[in-house]
Amino acid sequence: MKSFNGKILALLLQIPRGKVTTYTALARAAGSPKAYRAAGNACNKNPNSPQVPCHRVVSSNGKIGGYARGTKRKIELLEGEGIKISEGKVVDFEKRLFSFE
DNA sequence: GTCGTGACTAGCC
DNA sequence: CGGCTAGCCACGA
Repeated sequence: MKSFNGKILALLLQIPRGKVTTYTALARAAGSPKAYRAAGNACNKNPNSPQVPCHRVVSSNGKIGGYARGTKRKIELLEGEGIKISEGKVVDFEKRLFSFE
């Protein structure tokens, strides 16, 4: 019995390295396309610990958005996976965007 | 059962 | 282009 929160975390695990997703996509994959806010909550609370790549989640416009441990930290992690960040936004966001199908 | 909160988004000025 | 408001959802107390 996975809560909405649990689904979000599971979806994050599906994201391959070097790719990113949006809160809207997560919410949609979780079953509630309008729950983008709740999706952010799931990561923010992040009951799973750093085992979940919550840093691979960005805003719908490709912006980094935020990060519980600091947006700066999030950028560093993304760059470590090969994703470039410019002015707090993902470079080639559309190309890096991952689909859950 | 009700209220408050949040890593959001879209629209309007 | 920048800032503000309103609407939406799920979870915790």
